[in-house]
Amino acid sequence: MRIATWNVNSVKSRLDRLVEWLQTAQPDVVALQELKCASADFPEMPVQVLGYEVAAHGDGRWNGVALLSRVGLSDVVRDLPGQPAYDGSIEPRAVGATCGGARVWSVYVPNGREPDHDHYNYKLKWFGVLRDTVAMEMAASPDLPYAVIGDFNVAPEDSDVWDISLFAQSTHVTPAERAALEDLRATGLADVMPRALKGEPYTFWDYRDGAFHKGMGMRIDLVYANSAFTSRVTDAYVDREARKGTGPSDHAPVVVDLDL
DNA sequence: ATGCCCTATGATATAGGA
Repeated sequence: MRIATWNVNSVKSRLDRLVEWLQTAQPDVVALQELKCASADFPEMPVQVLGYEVAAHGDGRWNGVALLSRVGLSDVVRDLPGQPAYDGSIEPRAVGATCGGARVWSVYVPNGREPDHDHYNYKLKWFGVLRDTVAMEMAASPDLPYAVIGDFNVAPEDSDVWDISLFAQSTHVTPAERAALEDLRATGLADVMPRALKGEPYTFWDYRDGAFHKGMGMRIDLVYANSAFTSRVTDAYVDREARKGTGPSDHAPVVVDLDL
């Protein structure tokens, strides 16, 4: 089975590239983030004709996540149980489903904006609820291959950003955010590290400053999986090709192959 | 030396991204 996660930065704006990528990469399960459209507006037909079932969860201008699967899609859950609100609303940032013998969550963790911003506390609280959800579900089915994949908006290690000295006052690398990741791993998940291509493990490059061509990237799109999942992994890589050319997302897909 | 982006929206600016 081939499973992938990709922050597409608007599924409608990215539709042509998404369809082309599905045809080329041939993933069985795909987690999408930043749909930037309502569930009802998700362009399902172009994806369905390629054989995928769709579980989309979006409410409009921002956020939005989805799971695509051509190996079954059942027990769909939208939002984390007890997911915290921001500014009075539960944002569409998580969708879970069982696909081809694995339980998978597509997550778009809040950005945090600035360390002293309300959004930062929201981010940490959101991670705590994600951890609780993972612990609960894995306790119910300990032998089920299980993976939380998506845009975590945290670089786990200093080597996951191009120049850590530029992140002194920034989110994405603070001890509290990394501790939240560690708490999540402590439920029994491990970071499935993609092969470094061109010596870089990055999954995101800002549109600004020619960041992609200068190697100014970050690894913030992660695959966190339990041992039933990781023991079956045969390969993992970042599809840098998807960041090239005309009209790319600012994130590249992370692809994982496994014997399942 | 400095700035160089992209998306969606009741839009001709703004918020958000990270």
